[in-house]
Amino acid sequence: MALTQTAETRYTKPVLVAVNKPFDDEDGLKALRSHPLFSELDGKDLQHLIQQSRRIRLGHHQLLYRQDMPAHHFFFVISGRLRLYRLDSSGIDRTLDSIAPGDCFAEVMIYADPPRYACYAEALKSSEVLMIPVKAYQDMLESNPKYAQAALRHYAKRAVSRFHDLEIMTVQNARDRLIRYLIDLLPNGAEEGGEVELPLPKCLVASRLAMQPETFSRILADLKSNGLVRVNRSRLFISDPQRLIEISQ
Amino acid sequence: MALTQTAETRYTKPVLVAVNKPFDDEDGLKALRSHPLFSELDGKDLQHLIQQSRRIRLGHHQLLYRQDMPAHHFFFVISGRLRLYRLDSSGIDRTLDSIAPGDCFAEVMIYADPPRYACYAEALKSSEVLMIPVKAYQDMLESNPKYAQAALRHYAKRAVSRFHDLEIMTVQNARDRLIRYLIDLLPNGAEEGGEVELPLPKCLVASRLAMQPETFSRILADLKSNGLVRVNRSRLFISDPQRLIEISQ
DNA sequence: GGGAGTAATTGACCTAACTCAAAGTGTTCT
DNA sequence: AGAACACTTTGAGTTAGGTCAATTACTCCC
Repeated sequence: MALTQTAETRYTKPVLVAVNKPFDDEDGLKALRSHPLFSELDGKDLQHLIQQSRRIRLGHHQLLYRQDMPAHHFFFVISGRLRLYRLDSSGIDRTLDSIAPGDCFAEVMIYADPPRYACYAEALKSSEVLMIPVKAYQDMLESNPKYAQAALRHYAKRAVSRFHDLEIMTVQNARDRLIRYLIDLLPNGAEEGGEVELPLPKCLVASRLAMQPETFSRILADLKSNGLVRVNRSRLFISDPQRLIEISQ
Repeated sequence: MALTQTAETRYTKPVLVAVNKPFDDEDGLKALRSHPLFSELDGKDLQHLIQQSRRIRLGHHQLLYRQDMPAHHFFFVISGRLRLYRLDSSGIDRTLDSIAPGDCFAEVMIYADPPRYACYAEALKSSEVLMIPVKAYQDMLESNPKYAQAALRHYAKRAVSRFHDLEIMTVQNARDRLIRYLIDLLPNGAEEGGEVELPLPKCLVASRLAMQPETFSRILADLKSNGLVRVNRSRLFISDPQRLIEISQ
C-alpha cells in the first residue's frame, strides 16, 4: 500500500523555472563526459543531447522538484551541491542523499512508469545543474543500442548501493551507525587514515543516520575526546580507521 | 573505504554444488516468462538460456553463496523462499531482503566489476532456484539490443526501492518503523484493510528493521491489544490501515 | 509421540538516545 | 558593521528500547 502525502507546508519558495543559458564551458563538458551515462556517447550525440538540455541556476535552499511531480527531466550537477529528501505525512523531513558536482540524479526515473519524482530535490548552496529531457536520452538509447550497456552498468551499481545503505541502517546503535558512515566516506585505500568532508550539514547527516542532531554532536564530541577524530567544521580527520572499526564492532 | 570481512565462523554447511535437473515444468516456465527480465525474450532465446542454466534444490538454512564470492550466476526462485544477508566484522547477521518465488536475485551483479556477490544468500525453507550464467544472459543482451530496454526498466525499479528502504529506516522509532513496514506489505489498494504475511520469521523482520526481537514482539503485542492488528502466526490482519498510519505519524 | 532445538513471548532492569531548553557559533543580508 | 537567522553544542531530565533471564510455543527429526 502506498502512503498518501499530506504535508506540504514548509516550502514556500517556488519550483524553479529554467534560466536558459548554453552549456559550453570546458570544465562542465569534461565532467559530463566522464560520467558513465555519457562517457560512451560519441561527440555528435552528446552535442545533440546538450542542445536539448537546459542549464539551471539554483539559489541556496531552492527547490528543484517536488516528490510525486511528473518527471520529464533528469539532472547532472555542474556545480554546488544538492540534497534529496522526502516528507512524510507528519511533515518530517528525511534526507536520503546528497549530490555532488559530476553526479547525476533522478536518472532512475527515466524508466519509472508513470515517471514521477520519488523525492524532493533542493540546492544546499547555490548550484548549477544541467536539466536533461528524459525523452531525449531515451530516444538516443533506443537508436544506439550499444549505449544501453553503459546505462545498465550504471543502474546496476545504483541498485547495489541499496545493500550498502541497508547494512548501515540496520546497525542498531547511533554511535556505530555514525562510525560506519564515516568509514564509508573515507576514500578507498585510506587504511592509514585520511580526511573526510561531510557531504551534508551535520544536522542533515544526523537525519540521514536516523538520529537527532544532539546525538550526532555528542557522539562526535566523544570520538574527538578519545582522539579518534579531529574535527574542523565539516572536515573530519580520521587518524586510525582500524581502531574506529574495532570500537564500533 | 571498505570494511574487511573477518567473521565466517557460524556457517558450517557447505556451499551447494548444483544438482542437475531439467527446467521444463509448465508452472516454472510460466513464472519465469512473466518476470520482466525474461518476458521480452522470444521463445528460442529463452530456451537457450534455460539450457545453459541449472536447477538447484536447497534445504532449510542451506547457503547458496557467500558474500564476496565471485559471481558467475544469478538466480530465479522457482519455489520456497530465500533471504539475503550480510555479516559484519563482529559476526552480526543483518537481513537485507527476502526473495519469493518468481523473483530474481543477484541479478544486479551482472554488471558489477569485478562481479562478486554483495551478500550471503540462504534458503529459509527448502527451495528450488534456477541458476543462470551471467555470461549467457549478457551475451544474449548484447546480441539482441532490444532486450536491454526491459533490463533497464527492471534495474531502474530496483534502484528506486533504495529510496523506499531509506525512508523507512530513517524513521527514528521502532514502532513507527514497524508500522511503515506493515503498511508497505499491504497490497496496493488495500485501504480498507487486509491480510499480510511476514516474508521472514519475526526475529529476522526485527533485524531487518533494526530492532531486537523482544521489541518487535512487544510492539506487535501492543498493536494487538489496541485492536489495530490481529496476529495469526506470520499472518497479520490489519483492519484499519488509515488508523495505523495516523498513530505512527 | 517424545525429545532437541529454535523461535517467540514476557518480565525486570538499565542505559542509550530522545526531548526540551538555552547558550554559543557561524553565515547571510542589508 | 550589525541584525537576523540557521546551525551546533551543551546540559538536565525522561523514556524508548536494549539486555539478560526465564518461560512458553513451535518445528523438525528420529
